[in-house]
Amino acid sequence: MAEQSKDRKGNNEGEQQTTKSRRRGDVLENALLSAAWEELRETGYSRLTMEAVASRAKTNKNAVYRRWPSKAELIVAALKKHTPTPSLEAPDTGNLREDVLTLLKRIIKPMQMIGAETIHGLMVEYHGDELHSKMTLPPRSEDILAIAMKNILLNAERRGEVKLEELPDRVITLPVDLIRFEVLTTHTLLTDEAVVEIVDIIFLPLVQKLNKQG
Amino acid sequence: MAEQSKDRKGNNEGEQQTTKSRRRGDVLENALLSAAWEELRETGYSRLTMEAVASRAKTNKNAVYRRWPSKAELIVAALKKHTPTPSLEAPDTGNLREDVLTLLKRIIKPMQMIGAETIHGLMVEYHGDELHSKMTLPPRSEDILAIAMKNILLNAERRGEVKLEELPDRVITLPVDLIRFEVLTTHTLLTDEAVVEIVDIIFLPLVQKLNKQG
DNA sequence: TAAGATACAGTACGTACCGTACCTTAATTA
DNA sequence: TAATTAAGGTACGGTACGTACTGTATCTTA
Repeated sequence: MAEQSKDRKGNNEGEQQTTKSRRRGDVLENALLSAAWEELRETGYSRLTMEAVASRAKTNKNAVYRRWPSKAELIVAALKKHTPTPSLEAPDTGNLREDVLTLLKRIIKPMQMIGAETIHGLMVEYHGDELHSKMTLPPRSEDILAIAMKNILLNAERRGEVKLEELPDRVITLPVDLIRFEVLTTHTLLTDEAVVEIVDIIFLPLVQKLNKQG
Repeated sequence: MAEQSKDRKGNNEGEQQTTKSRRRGDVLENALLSAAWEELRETGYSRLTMEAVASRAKTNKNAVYRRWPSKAELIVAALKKHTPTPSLEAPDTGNLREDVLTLLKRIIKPMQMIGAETIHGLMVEYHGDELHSKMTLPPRSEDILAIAMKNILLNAERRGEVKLEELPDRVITLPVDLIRFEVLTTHTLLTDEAVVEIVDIIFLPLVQKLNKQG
């Protein structure tokens, strides 16, 4: 984002803006992203307007369009800045169940913060664009969450808990896919209990079954 | 939809409209729904406008707004009219695998016809409204596809293929949920092979496993 | 069959938001 | 200090929304 901010003093230290001076560069950019984030939380994606974001940031649309060409890209930038990026390192607690639960619980938080409406809205706006592939899931083999799951399973295999070659990609991504589905289609919050259910009554039994029969 | 058409001659017989007379009631309504359907296919949900629908139906927005208060409700009505409603009767081929495959293949077609962009668009527009629950999935126990799956499994239980009480709702809806997820997140078409995969490497192994351990 | 009600066709309007263009001026850089 | 950059401010043309108001074809009913 913000290709313009290449060579600029990152003067972010002036938190309290007493002088009525003109904000520039990163300061203004952060103000815009914060405004976008707040607008998103208060009015939701579909009702959020570029004008409202600009005016909340006490500037005008130019400052927004100079940086992001569309609402979708603005919001993606705001999400990157204002939602935690969970670590996708394999937890390695020495136990497959715990490892998977740990990963899933980690990734739930940012998903909840973003929310279904925003995800749906982004999917719609990207449709038809060349940007479409940025929102649509990549092939399972390239999906970063699939890779994280695979790393966990590699550790489990090292411990003799699973035989990885018996597990099709579809099974490996199953817990993650179910959580994504749940976030997209349920209006109630995704609880830790639901995550435990997915692992205990679907993923682990399936992994055990495939290990035996393989 | 169309609360106004309570007591009216359903004069749908005049297919070929030679007289330049004024269309009314169901004739006009069908013309509007067809126009909406065609616009949807040609321009997609997000770019479809009420004005374009009206003008394609050779009338004006009033005729549209008189019947459907929003684009979302218009489109839902158009989908009801122009996509097949698959039978949700349990197939009962005498074999669990075939029954499930038959059901899933049946429900795929209308999902494909509707398409991900429209579903996402509808989800966005319904958000915040009281209509939200119409688009969001109901609790598993009330989901019509879950009930269809349950009927299939009841037949299988009668044949001794499964023990239904061992199967949590989450498992029963699993194939259907995965298909819904696939339609929502994949841009490529959902193939019959993917359906077979879901059944053969996820659902059936899981059902077998839960039967044994239960 | 005439009177009355209905709802379609046509038009126009105010509003909202889009994305862009232009100008002035503050801040940064050379 | 001069030149350059990017901010703030404003205004514009364009699209689509949703509503209101006209006149009239059609249906209903008495």
